[in-house]
Amino acid sequence: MGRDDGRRPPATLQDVAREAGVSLATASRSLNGSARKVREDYRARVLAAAERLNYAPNLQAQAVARGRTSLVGIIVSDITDPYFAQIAGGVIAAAEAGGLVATIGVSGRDPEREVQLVAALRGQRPTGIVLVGSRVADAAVTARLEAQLRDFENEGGHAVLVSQAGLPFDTIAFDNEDGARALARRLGAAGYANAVVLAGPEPLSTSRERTEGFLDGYASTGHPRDAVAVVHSRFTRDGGYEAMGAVLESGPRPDVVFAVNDVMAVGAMARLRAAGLEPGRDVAVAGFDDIETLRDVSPGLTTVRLPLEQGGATAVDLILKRASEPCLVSLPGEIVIRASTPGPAAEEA
Amino acid sequence: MGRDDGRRPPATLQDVAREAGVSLATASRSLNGSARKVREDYRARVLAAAERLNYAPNLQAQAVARGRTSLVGIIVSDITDPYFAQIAGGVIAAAEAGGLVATIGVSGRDPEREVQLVAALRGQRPTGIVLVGSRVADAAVTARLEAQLRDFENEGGHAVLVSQAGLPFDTIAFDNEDGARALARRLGAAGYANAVVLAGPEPLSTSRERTEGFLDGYASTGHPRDAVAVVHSRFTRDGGYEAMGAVLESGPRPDVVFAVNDVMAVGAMARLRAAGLEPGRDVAVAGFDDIETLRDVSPGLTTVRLPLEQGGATAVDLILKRASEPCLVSLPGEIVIRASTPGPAAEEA
DNA sequence: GTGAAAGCGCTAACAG
DNA sequence: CTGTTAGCGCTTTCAC
Repeated sequence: MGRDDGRRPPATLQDVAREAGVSLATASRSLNGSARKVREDYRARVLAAAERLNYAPNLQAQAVARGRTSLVGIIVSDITDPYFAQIAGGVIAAAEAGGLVATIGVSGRDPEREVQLVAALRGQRPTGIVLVGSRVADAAVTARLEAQLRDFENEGGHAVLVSQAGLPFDTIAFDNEDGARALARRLGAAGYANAVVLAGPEPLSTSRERTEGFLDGYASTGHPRDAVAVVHSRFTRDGGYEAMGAVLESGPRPDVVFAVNDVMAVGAMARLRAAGLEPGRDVAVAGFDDIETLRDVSPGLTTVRLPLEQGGATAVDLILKRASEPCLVSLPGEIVIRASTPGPAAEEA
Repeated sequence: MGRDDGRRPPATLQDVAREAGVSLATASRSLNGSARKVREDYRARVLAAAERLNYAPNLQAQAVARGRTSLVGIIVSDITDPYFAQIAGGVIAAAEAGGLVATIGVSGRDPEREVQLVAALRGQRPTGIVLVGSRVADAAVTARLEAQLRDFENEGGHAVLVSQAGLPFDTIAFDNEDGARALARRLGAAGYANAVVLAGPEPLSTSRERTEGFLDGYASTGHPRDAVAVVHSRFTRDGGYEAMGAVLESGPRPDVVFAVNDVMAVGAMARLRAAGLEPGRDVAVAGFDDIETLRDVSPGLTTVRLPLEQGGATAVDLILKRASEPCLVSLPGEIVIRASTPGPAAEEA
C-alpha cells in the first residue's frame, strides 16, 4: 500500500489552538518560552493538544516571523579530514548545547567554492557562520570572501574564522608558530642536526606559520637556518608522501623530518617505508595537530597537540555573545614526544 | 569604530522590486526560475537592481511560502569517527550537487538523543533526513524513533537509513555479512586456525552481521564455529583496545584477530604492542571498513573496503527521487589483504 | 505579459 | 492574562 506521500500536512499552530479551544497567541505563548505567562490550565490544554496532533513548530516560519534563526553555518574544506572533522565536531556540539542547529558546507579546498558557500548559507540567515581553514586564495577571491562576510555581518550575522587569521572578523587561531618553535627546540637540542620541513602549499598561512616557527626554534639550537630544506606540497596525506619522495630522491638523507601536519606526516612515513626505511629508526618524523585517529600509528608520532574541538566550541561561544569589536582568541598547542623521534624523553609511548 | 551590529537589514525582494520599478511578482519571477515568462528588459532591470542591492533571497521565507525547503538533514553518531565522516561527506557532496543545504546533528551514540534530533530536524521541514548508524536501542526507543520518522514521511518528508536495516524506510545497507564471510574464508584457507572476534556491543546489528558472517565463513574452511571466541566491547578504538586486552589475559594467544571495524582493529594493535607483541608477526589482525585515514597504519591493515561515501550519496539520490515503495539498496564490500595478515597473497603493501 | 492581493505558519505589538 | 491583528519575506493564484 505504498507510503502516504505527503498526505496529512503537518499540524500547524492554528490547528493546535483550535483543538485546545484557545487563541493563536495563547497557543504560541504556551509552546515556546515566551516572556509572558499563561494560565496553567490553558497551558496544559495546549500542550495536550499539541501532543495529540503531533505538532512540531515550523522553524522556518518562526524564523521569518522573528527575523532571526537558530541556525549556525559551518564551512570546512573536507569533513573527511580528521582535522576539520574534530573542529566541526566541536562546533556542532556547542551549537546543539546552545539550542542551535548546524548547517554544513564543504568547499573541497576550493576558495571560489568557499565564497559560493558563504553566499548560499547567508540565504538561510543563520545567526553565525564559522569558516574553518586557512586562506590559500589570491587577493581577488579573498576580497570577495571578505565582502560576503562583511555583508553578512552588516545584516546582523556574525562571522567567525577558525585557524585563518588576518581578516577583520572574530578569529580563533591556534598558536602554530609557538608550537612549532617549541617542537624544533626540543628536537634540535636532542641532537638532530639535519632537519627537513615538509610544508603545505606556499601561501597557506597555517603551513607558513608552522614552518617559520620550526625554522626559528631549530636555529635557536645552533643549526643554521638556511641549511634546512623546505619542500612544499599539498596539505594532505598524498602531499606528505610525495614531498617525502622528493626529499629522498634529492640530496642526503635527513635525520629528522617535520611535516606541518599529522596527515602529511603519516604520508611521509608511508613513503619512507616504501623506500625501505623505518620511520623513527632510520629517519625521525614529527607532525602537528595530534589527530585522535592517528594516535595509534606506529611508531607513535611526535607532534603538537591542538585543542581542535575546543576551537570549534569557542567559535560558537563567540557567535552567541557577539562582542562589539572583532576579537582574536589564540589557542596554544602542547608538544607530545613519541617514539617517532627517539632521543628526547618520551612523554607517551 | 566597532561593527555595524545589525544595521542595514538585508535587502528584501520588495526593495529590489521598488529599485527596479516593477511589481513584487515580476521581481520574484525574474529572480527565481518561475514557469512564467518575463519580458527580457524587465528581467535585466530586476537582475541589475538585485546585484546593486546585494540581494540574497531569504530561503526561510521562500520555504514558508512554497511549503517546502531545500534542506536535507543528516544524523550521525560521531562526526569525528572517520566511518561517519566519510558517509556524511558523501551526503553533503551529493546534497550540494543537488542544490540542497545539509543540516547536521550528532547523537553521540545515544539513541534517545537520536530521537530528539529527528524531532528537532523535523522542525526545519527538510526534504529528507538521512539517519546513519545501526540501532542499539531497546524496542521502546526504537518505536519512538520509528514513529518520528513515520510522522516525518506522512508530512511529506523522506527518511533514509544508512547502514541500519530493518525499519520500514528506504535503506542503504552495506553487505556486512558477505564481506566478513569472504574475509574469513580467505583467512581460514590461509591456515589461521585459532581466530578470535572482537565484536561491538551485542545488539548492534552492524557488529552482529559482521560477526556472523565471519563465523560462518571461517567454519566453512573447516574450523569448528564454536571454537572461536567472540568478545564484545564498544565500537570504538578504546573498545578494541580493551577487548584485545581481555583476550590476551584469558586463555591461549590467538593467531588471528578479527575486529569488526578498522577503528577497533587499530585499538587492538595498540594493545598487542603494549603487551610486547608485534601485530602481523605474532598475531595477525584484520578489520572492516577500510577507513582512508587508516590506510597507512603499519603493518597495513587487512580489511573489507566499503563504499562509504557512495552510500551517503546514494541516500541523497533516494531522497531526490522518492520511490513509492520503501526500497533497500545493498552495497557490497571488497576484501583487501595487507601485511597485518601475512599468508594470503597481499593485494597491496 | 504584468500587477494586486491573498496567503504560508508564526510572532509580537496592541487593546481589552 | 488573553485574544485580535498586523506584519515577516516570498510565492502564486487571479484578474487585467
